[in-house]
Amino acid sequence: MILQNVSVDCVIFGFKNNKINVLLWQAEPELLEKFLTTSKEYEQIKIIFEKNPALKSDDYWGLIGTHLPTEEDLDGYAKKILQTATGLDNVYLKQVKTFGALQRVPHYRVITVAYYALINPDYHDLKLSPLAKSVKWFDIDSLPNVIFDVKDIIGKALKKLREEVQYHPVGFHLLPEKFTLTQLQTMYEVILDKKLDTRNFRKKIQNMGLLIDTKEKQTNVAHRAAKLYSFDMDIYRQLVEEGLNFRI
Amino acid sequence: MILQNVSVDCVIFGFKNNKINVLLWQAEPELLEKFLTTSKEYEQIKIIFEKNPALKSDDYWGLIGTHLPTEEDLDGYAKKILQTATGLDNVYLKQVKTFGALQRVPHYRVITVAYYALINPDYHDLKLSPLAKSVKWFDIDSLPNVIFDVKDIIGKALKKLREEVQYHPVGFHLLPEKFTLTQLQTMYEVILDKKLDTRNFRKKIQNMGLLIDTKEKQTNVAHRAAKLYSFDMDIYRQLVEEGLNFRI
DNA sequence: CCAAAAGTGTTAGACCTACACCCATGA
DNA sequence: TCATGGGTGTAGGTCTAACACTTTTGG
Repeated sequence: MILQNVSVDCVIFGFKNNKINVLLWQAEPELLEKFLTTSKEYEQIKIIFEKNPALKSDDYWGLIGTHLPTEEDLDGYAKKILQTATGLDNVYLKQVKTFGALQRVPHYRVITVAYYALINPDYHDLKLSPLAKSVKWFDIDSLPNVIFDVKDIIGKALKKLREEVQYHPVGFHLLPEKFTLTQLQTMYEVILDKKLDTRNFRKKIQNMGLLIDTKEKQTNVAHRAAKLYSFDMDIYRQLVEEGLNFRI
Repeated sequence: MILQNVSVDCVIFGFKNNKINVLLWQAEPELLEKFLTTSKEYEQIKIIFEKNPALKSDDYWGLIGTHLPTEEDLDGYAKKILQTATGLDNVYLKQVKTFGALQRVPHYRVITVAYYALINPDYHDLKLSPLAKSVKWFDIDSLPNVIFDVKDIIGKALKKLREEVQYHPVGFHLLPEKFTLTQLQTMYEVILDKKLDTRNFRKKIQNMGLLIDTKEKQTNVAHRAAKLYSFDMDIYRQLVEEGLNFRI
């Protein structure tokens, strides 16, 4: 059984080509149709799909999420959605807020609890949901057409990420296990949408004691090879515990 | 019509006797009973009240809130709840998060969208809901027994307030229109739960340009009368706009 | 004149910002 | 040897933290 009026959506952020990306999907109309007509609990919800042609169109994309099952814990279910889409456990996942404006989904009343997740897109293959035609990363600055208030939800999630990143060393989740300081800096620049001073950035980040020098270097780069760092999970957890601040 | 599985609860904070207080209520069992049995849409929800005797007991208190009507906007409805309880419009109101653990309300599945509000308790009389036996302020450090996961909700709201207060000049909402710097400082000390240095506090707060000297003073105090200040709404709004930081 | 809270400045250290050049690598 | 990005230190200004005494008022 599902809660007819509650859905859970995940804004999945990844860092690709030095841009923040979001994972969006499109349904396969026939499969969706079939699913909706054969599933009793989606009977009433069918109207959303009938009345909103964008949902079946190639031009519109949506967030990954579904209605909340009665027997699922809210946070736990967000995790499951993520697991299903990315194959990943142990992802950084945070509730953004709940969207409950009256006409946010035309012709049907749903409130949507939005979460955001941070993952490193290089690490895992995307899994197509059985109902999906495609799943795709989009640069946050050139989003496609999106259904409903998805743009608003992504915007709020991004805002939350920007706040969060200033006080928690959250950004690490977006990078590969071993990364260069330049990558780290670029990530912060992209998230915060401002240039940072390289020398000051390095001083600050290194003073946190969060970085482990892996003693490795980049290879096959046409310039001086950068050192690779990983980050110290224990100190990370300790810092999170203490509710540090981390203004860059 | 109401959404059977969605409720909206307000954690209403006030500042009384140099303590943070929360507004809680108790239902009048007979009236509640009658309401539930005569109201069709609460038919299914009755089970919550039947299976949870604490709801009818004198010893247990709850947050102010109800199920979300189908035709009500989420944020708007939180405002209405507040209006009904306190008679106040234009209250500082912020969504905290949505609680959706499985057994948070025994024998029924509800997710609760929690808001917190800041008001100055001296300014308005509490209005009893028609179903209420009593409504009362409780010092946050000596809460009574509360139903369900209300303690958790209050805790999370308080945490959010503590975060919020460090980056937005939010605390003003808790004070009377004209206040002394000592009152302001005490408020911050209580919210942040730590002592602040008076001289440093005054320097900092006065440098923000947010305070208006009303040229008035306390009267009838057995010590040097303190200046009364009010705060400059225009600058306040401007600062909020700019997303300032306000670490005390 | 006493009790009680209001009000006020300075200094040392920490932190932040701005800024420019040499280094290592592969092509 | 060139192009590309990696890597480094210092000085000036701002912000923060610590700290103690005098003033005003009513009783």
